[in-house]
Amino acid sequence: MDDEYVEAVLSLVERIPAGRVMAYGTVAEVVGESLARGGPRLVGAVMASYGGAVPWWRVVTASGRLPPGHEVAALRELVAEGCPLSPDGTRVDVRRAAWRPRPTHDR
DNA sequence: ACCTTGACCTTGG
DNA sequence: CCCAAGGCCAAGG
Repeated sequence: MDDEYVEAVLSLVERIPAGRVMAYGTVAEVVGESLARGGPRLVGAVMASYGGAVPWWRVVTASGRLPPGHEVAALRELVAEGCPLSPDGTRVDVRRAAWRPRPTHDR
């Protein structure tokens, strides 16, 4: 696991505003624009090992499902932030909550 | 070096 | 809407 990649992922996750979310795949996509792309699974691996220090609950699956094994804790945080949820309240309404960083217009 | 695993994604049934 | 199958890429045994 490359430290640089880990840092890129974590710093990006930190930028996700409260009440909004990003899918693993989207994170992989954005990070991949500047670094070697790993794919959604690698992002998941990073979050599993190093995600504790950042708002990990704002990263969900593409279908709005919460991280396996952490649904309860994640849901608590998301509700507290007023994140849009699906009718049954067990998943995130990705269509409304999806967030993307503004394009970096450097140089 | 080979095989299995994983906080994934998309498609088809 | 849920489930299974394939594709994906790196880490760990």
